[in-house]
Amino acid sequence: MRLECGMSESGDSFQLFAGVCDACRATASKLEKSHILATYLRDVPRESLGIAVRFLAAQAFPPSSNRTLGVGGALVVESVRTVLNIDRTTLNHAFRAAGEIGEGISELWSLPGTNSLTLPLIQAGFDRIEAVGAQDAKRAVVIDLLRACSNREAVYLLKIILGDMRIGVSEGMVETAIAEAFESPLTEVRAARLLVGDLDAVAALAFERRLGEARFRPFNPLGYMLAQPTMTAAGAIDVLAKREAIAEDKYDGIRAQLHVRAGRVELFSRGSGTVTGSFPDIVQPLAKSDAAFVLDGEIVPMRIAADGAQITLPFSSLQKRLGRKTLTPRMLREAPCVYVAFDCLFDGADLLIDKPLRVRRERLAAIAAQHRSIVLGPQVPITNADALDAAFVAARNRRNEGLVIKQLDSLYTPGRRGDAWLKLKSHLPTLDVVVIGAERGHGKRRDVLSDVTFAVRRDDSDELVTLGKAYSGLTDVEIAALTERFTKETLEERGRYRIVRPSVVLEIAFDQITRSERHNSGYALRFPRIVRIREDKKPSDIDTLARVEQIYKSPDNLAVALDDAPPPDDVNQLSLFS
DNA sequence: GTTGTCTGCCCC
DNA sequence: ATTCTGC
DNA sequence: GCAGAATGGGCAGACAAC
Repeated sequence: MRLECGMSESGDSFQLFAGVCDACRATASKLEKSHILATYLRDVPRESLGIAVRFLAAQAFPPSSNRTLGVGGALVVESVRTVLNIDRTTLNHAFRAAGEIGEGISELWSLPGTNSLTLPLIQAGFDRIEAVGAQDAKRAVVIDLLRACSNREAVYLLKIILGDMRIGVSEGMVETAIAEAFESPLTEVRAARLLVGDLDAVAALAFERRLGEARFRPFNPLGYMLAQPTMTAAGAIDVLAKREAIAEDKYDGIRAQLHVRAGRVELFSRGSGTVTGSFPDIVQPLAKSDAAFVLDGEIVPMRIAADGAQITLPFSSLQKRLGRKTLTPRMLREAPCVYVAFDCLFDGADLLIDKPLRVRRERLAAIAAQHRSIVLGPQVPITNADALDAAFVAARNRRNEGLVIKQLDSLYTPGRRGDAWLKLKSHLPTLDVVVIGAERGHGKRRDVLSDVTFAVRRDDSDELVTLGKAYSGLTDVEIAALTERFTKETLEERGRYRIVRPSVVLEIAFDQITRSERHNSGYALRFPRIVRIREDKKPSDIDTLARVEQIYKSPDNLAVALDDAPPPDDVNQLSLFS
């Protein structure tokens, strides 16, 4: 391997880091990327190793630290404009051509750089960006850093700030490289990461050949076990192949790990940050507990009737709490949340992930019995397809998405999507829509019109009203063909957006329909995806707004709360403050 | 003071 | 979240 | 089978425009 990085590179120079990234970018081979990274990591000074692995994964801070830069595209663009003293149009053009901001500045960057930036210096800059609150101050720090950057340094500085490397290296590749660099089995590196969380901690252990000593401790979130989707009950039964299993509801909430020990309580969401502050109704009743445990479960907005019956509220009511600075008693009353626990990962001093589910459930039941904000969901044994169907209907009646089916003898395998957990969701009907607008994508899709805006017809008229945008579901070949067609059928260009002649009919699947101001139909789709191009249909054959409204109001659309709700005062005596 | 828009940041 | 693609 | 890349809607908060 050859790295063009100048002569007097010390192991922690940022120029060297940029060179390594470029070398990875230049090859598609994962093995080669690993070699390049491993060679680099072996020579990075010990005190900079943590920063190196973090930056390679485009992380400015350890993910579990809950620290963020608070710098995004706009602020970066303004900083670049100041440093290069160029107009917005030129910049935008470069970004569009490159498909991203980071690589886009490369062709404009003429500064030689001071050849003095090191990994710790960049990290110190990030610390400062976080510490100074105001946007102006953040921008000043970014500008300072940029002025010291050479061309490639600037590119990768921006990529780290924006949190996206796009060189075929992410956390998984970095783990592979750590394993290779320090001659440890990849499985051991992965296992250690699940236990200790952040990459820098894993790298430190690997460096010292102490991966085997990685131990789980509460308040370091474990990885999450994921469920494999299945389309039908019969299919799920087949997969189970007579192994003992239970089904529980699949909730539309926030997957979270609840860590409790010695009066400290944290709720970790899947992004590894904490959402503790948003859910005092869950956390406060636990604050006096002297127990130590870690549970897996879901934060769910829920009404619990006096008889214990559970009705889940729409996800939007939960979302209103996130990121809020102050929560009013009224908000807590109108969208009460509970923690529906479904697994116990740690209890007392015992890590339980290598115990079968039936054992973990016993420990969970004992813990839940003692804490009123920890709720257990209904759980039924699954022996045949009929039992599964019945459970599914019951789950839907509780306003939940469907079921998760779990083998009782399975272990908790974080980060893997295996057969041990299966998810079975119901599906709303699909819609046939027509494309009326298209845009170029980013990155490798920068030259194709991959991003389409689609519409349905307002009833009894020819008017088309937009319902959403979609991108996924089409193959590269299909996108290429559509790009050609949209180019020919462009009616008008409005900046990056082009209005196209309504001609392409798509079948769109989605999870929910919500009311929305974003699109002029007054509705939007949650998780829209393209099922197929309906070559057999003409624009006159598409669905109407009335059809959208009909699906919106159907009982299967979980975005809408049931309106026969009891008054808020009667709700969740269990989980309200006393 | 109110309304509208942009931005970052979460979640799904 | 989902989906496709290359290894 | 895994990892990576590309993309959706929607929220609160900050700030600009009125």
